Amino acid sequence: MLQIYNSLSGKKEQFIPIEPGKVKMYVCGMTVYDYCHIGHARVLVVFDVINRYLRKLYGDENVTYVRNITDIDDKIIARAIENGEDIGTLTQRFIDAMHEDADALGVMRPDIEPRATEHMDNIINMIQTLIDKGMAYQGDNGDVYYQVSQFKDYGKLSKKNLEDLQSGSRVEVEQAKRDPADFVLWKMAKPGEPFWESPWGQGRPGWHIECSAMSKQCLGEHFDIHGGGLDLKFPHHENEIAQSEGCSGHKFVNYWIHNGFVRVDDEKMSKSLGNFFIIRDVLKNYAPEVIRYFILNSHYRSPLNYSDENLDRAKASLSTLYQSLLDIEPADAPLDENSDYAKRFFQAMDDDFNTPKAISVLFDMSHELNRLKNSDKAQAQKLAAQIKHLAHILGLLEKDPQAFLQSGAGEGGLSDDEINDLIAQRAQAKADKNWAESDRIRDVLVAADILLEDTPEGTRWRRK
RNA sequence: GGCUGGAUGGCAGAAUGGCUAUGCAGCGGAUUGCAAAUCCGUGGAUCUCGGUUCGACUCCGGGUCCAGCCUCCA
Repeated sequence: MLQIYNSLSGKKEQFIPIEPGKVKMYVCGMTVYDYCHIGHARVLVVFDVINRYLRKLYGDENVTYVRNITDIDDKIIARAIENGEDIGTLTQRFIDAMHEDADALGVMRPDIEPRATEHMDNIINMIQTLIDKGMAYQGDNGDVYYQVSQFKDYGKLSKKNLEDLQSGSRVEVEQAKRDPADFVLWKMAKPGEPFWESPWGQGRPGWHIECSAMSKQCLGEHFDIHGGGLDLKFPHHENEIAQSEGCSGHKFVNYWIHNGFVRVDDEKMSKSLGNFFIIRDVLKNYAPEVIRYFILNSHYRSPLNYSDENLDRAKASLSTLYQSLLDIEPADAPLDENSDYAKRFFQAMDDDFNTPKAISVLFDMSHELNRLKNSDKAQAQKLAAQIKHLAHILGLLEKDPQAFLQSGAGEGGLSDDEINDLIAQRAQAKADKNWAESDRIRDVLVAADILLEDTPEGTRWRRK
């Protein structure tokens, strides 16, 4: 039975879908004005695995995964002006880049990927409903605000109350607001800014209302899972609840899932701190699955410390798994869900997506596979197939083992041909029992981060 | 100031009221021309102080330290 830690209640709860057998999940995606960094990679990968696992449990056709794109907001406008670039061109450029990065990381595309600018009617309707219900008002400056005091449950997700918020407020209070905690639903356009027509004048939506409108449109007023990074819990998700429940008058989301931060030197990786690493830069030095392994080797709610050392370690660990799959053709067999390994794997995943524990099962399988390879080829092939099936749920071990182990040719490094050439020379030296020469060649390769393994079938190589 | 969450071996990182996590690194052995890979074996941990208990790393309370949120942020 799947248990999910629900940020709303602060405990693990049994997952029961609203509509039996069907799951609806919405995850806050990117605001597209820059390249995605490793923090974004974590959201992409974590919810990709949750999506994969839900599909495994409920069937592909019974899971609807929505991940939105925010393609209009202040930062986008600012960046477009800064670049002297048209907003549409800017956002499309970074949407394409995001897709490239996500695809590279083996992240499955969501079923629906709504964009804020394509949901303007829904956004405006929702704001109008809130005004009609007396939960929103237009300020003197023309902006429309949500009146937080009208929503009695405000703060239930982030466990904050209005008094605490006000006393700790670090923001300058906008004069037009009736209460400092009120937040903007519709913002008037300044001269030169992009705008949409609305009953309140030309303007654009606030960030929070976009997600309320898009999730309602794609999944309805009440759905199962809403996810995102921990930093969205407040105010973004809190405000979504206020808007959506204020509008519908009933519960918005049953399970809230928040993933932890990526840290650098024990500090949150973020754009404001400037300590972020762009996915595409990291991909120059590390294979995509190494990044996935690195992310999934910690529980999704724990902090994740980014460092080259940790990525190197991830690579070494993943290589060990791949190593066991070398020289073995996995049997053409489906996943045996009754095997002890599969049961342990599913048990781990059922326990709030405990991927580190699930990975440890893969290692146990890998060790048995190594033993089996020399004793029982047929059994080994069956086991290899099982490993691949389970790893697939995590999006790992999807590559050809040899290709993975030999990947990573950096600039200035030896080419595959040069390596094979040196190995041939060394084979001759070995045949001549000229150990000094064969060791010299091996040292040359090691210096270039090429590791050799002599096997009965010949010499094999991989990149460190 | 208010509110969250966390502190596990050299490092990364799970679990658990008494029983091997796992990985990387280390050590011993097998194997190898020597290595590597692999196999077999092995050392090493639960921030601190109290309490509950036959027994706590695990539950409770105090403390210390760390991170996050209260502004945009995945």
